[in-house]
Amino acid sequence: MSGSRAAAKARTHENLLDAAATVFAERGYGAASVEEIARTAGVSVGSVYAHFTSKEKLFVALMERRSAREFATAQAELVGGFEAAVPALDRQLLAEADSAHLAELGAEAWLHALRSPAFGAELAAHHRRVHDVVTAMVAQERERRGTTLSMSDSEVGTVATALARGLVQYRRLSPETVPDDLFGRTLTALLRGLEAPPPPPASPPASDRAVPGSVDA
Amino acid sequence: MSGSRAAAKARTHENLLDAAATVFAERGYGAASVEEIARTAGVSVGSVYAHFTSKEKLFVALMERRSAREFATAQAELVGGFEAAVPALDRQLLAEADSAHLAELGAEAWLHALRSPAFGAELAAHHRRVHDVVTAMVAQERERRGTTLSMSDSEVGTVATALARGLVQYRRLSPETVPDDLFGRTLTALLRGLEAPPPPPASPPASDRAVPGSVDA
DNA sequence: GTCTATACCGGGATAGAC
DNA sequence: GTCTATCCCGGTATAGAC
Repeated sequence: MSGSRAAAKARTHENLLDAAATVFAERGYGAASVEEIARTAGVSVGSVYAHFTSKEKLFVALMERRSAREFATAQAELVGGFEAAVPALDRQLLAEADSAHLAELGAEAWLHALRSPAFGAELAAHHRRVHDVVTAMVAQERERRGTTLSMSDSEVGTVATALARGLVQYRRLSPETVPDDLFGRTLTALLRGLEAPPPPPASPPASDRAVPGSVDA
Repeated sequence: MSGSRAAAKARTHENLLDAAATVFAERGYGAASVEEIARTAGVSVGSVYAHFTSKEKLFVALMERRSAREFATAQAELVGGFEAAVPALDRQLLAEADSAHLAELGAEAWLHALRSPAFGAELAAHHRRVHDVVTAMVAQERERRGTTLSMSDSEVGTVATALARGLVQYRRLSPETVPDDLFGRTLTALLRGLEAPPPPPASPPASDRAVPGSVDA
């Protein structure tokens, strides 16, 4: 029946994306070959081009699937509020850093975004969506505590996502330098430091810049 | 005279590394061609192979020069202590994020390190050297303040370097999301949050938390 | 939609003259 | 050490049968 044919097609489609994830991650975009992707997926080169018009389109399709999954994960983890989310965030960071391919694909995506303006806009939009979710969690936690932070919610969101990215990369290269719970401990300490009222300018014109209740973004 | 010949050779050598930086950054390691590197440097392909035995060796040589410069910069900026270093760190982060090629080369280096164990060991060693300098600065600042931190100096160093890396990448893709002084403000707040003594489990003397959940470190 | 076969091109690396 | 010319392989993409 046509249903099984459609299912077979969809299966090949997913297999190709899985194979592309493996090969792009292991070889890098430029050095990855369509032939190896086809072989990994168990199909021929011709089949790849029946599903994707070019190597670049295949890469972009893979990245879109990856972004969708990443966003879904982020949303699912942050609904419970900050304190509940901290262990989940630590686990998520470990999963990405210790995965065989996730961190590499992230770097490949970033590099490709810098080289292809169209894809760059897509990746920036994805970052913004994730960032908005993180920012909302920060705002929620700030309101729950009933305090003000010397940094906007949006800025805290940027710092948190950037830190996660950096820690993943360091841990991937030198796992022993990034303890399992370093991310969560840092976020906790950072919130405490932002929450504490700035030290009163004792004698000199200190470089304190804390503005309680600063703007959002 | 032989001196001028040696100087010419050295000039070509440096030109090749500069050209390699440009082309590897713009195309990526896999897609970069030795022919384009030669053309950018104003020499022939044959000359490239007279200086470097392979494309990969050329890449590694470029990365070694880059590591050496990065380490020298890090050392120079951190000798003055934390407070003096904060603006310099912000400037350095902006320079890397807004440079045409530095951030890309960093990502290419990281990816190559994951794919080549020998180079991976080299890059990890470089990270460790930079990390040691940062950690020393953290220790110095901690001692200057005469306080204790709820995180080891080394961990703070890891967090600081990872955060810098992440912020560079976010700013390169979406400059408006990373203010010029975000890195320095975050470091300052983080130290403040780490410095604050963890709330005693029994009854906090001066701390007023209207919410049952306590912050763990 | 999947296969085999192939057109077509570009890149890494080398040879040998100067 | 630098050049030109070339070898040779492997890659993207397509054609056409089933």
